[in-house]
Amino acid sequence: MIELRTVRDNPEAVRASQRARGEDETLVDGLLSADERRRSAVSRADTLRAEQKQLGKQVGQAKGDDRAALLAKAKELASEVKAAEAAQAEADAVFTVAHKRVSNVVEDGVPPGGEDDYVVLKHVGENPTFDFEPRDHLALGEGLGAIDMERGAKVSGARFYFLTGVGAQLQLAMLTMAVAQAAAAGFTPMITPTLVRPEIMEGTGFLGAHAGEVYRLRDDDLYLVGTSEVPLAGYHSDEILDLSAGPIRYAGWSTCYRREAGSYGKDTRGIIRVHQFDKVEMFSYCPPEQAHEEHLRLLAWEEEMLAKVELPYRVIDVAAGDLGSSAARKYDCEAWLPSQSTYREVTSTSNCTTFQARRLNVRHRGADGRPQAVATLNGTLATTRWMVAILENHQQADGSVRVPEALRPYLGGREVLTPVAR
RNA sequence: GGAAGCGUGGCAGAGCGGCCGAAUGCAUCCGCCUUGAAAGCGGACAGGGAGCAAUCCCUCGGGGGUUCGAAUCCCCCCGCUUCCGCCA
Repeated sequence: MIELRTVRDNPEAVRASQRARGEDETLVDGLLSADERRRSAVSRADTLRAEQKQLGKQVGQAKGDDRAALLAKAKELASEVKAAEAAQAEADAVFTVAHKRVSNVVEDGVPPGGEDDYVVLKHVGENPTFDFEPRDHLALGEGLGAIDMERGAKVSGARFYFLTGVGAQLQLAMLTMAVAQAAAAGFTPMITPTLVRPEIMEGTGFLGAHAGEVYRLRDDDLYLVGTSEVPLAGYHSDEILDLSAGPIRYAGWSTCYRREAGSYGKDTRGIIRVHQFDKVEMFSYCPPEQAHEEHLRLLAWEEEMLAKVELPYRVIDVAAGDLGSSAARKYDCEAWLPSQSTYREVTSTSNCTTFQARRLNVRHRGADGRPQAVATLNGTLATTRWMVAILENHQQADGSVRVPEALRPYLGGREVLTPVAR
């Protein structure tokens, strides 16, 4: 939820943000009028409740006829209070709906427009050239005995896979390296639940426009998370944090589940787009005034990981219309995929400012000592999809794959992965 | 899965229908005292909302109910503890 004060003080800025996202700017006016109605309903109910309290005390002390008279009066007042409270509850509900419909206010400088209107901030590394016909990650993975899509489909259906042998080891190595980097940078490593309660999923904003992406277990009223951002954001819900020593940072390792509804026919080959994958995610709780610089730090840590696995990539500044409702700004790193001659997202870091924290009620004490919403930020450190880029960019003519140096210690020193006879 | 008990402020813990947003202790903070500290003494000390302020309203795990009035009685849910059963 966005900060109400911003909407009251500067509705035009919120409208402009809504326009940049391509969302309905009149939602802002709806929110303002719902806010006004709610406030007047609250104050009416407050006044009546105060009267009722006074009267109640008198009833408690009175005797005999006085008491009977007061009781009659109190009964009357009680029904008025009830009515006022019902009105307040309704105004509250209307207000909350209106509040949740307004997306986060985008940061200054976010490119306007939709999915294709991103701005490329920089390119890093050289795209490899091959003096042979490069294979795609699946051909390579099958050759190495690393990926088994067929049996994935047999056991679980389309977009499921087994990582086998060196494939399983490669993923473990990569994610372990990610956790090691994060821990060295001061993150607390976390292995999180992957099933969460509705209010946590709600609070992180994943039940909005993207609700169809989320697996739900109806029998148990739980959701499967699409990222450990969800449990990590919920971790401190309803808490007041001490951020006086700087941001609180977690590196969450979890399996992630996505329904991939509406992506029929897209990326059907290999493990680029799958229903289940593993990911190490950075998550930061930070004072709002430090969120911008924290965001840049998260991006830097992502780039550090990409450098370790020696991938060529570019960084894009995602356009307003492609941000998701929680994010005020989002940077994606996209690695080069030789098989597709294009860049594909391998990391994504969002600054959610106080949007998520308001829903989840995560606060810290500000300069004045009063609790205020914190900012939350997240960013990818490594995912299963990274293996696609690693295999393809480091492939050699014989179908073997060179292991980036930084990764070797996590693979028992192996320098190259070689095809297996099948 | 069955049974019993419990959930109150940072912590411990009283309160069991009105005088309770809540005793007391510990912790914390601010003064005094002290060369400094401890001890001692005095004071402050839950969160949210409205208001310039005085002050007012809401919150005793969450939701609903009974009542003129609920931390206190009833129902549902969540969580914790213990015992029994079952099982990786």
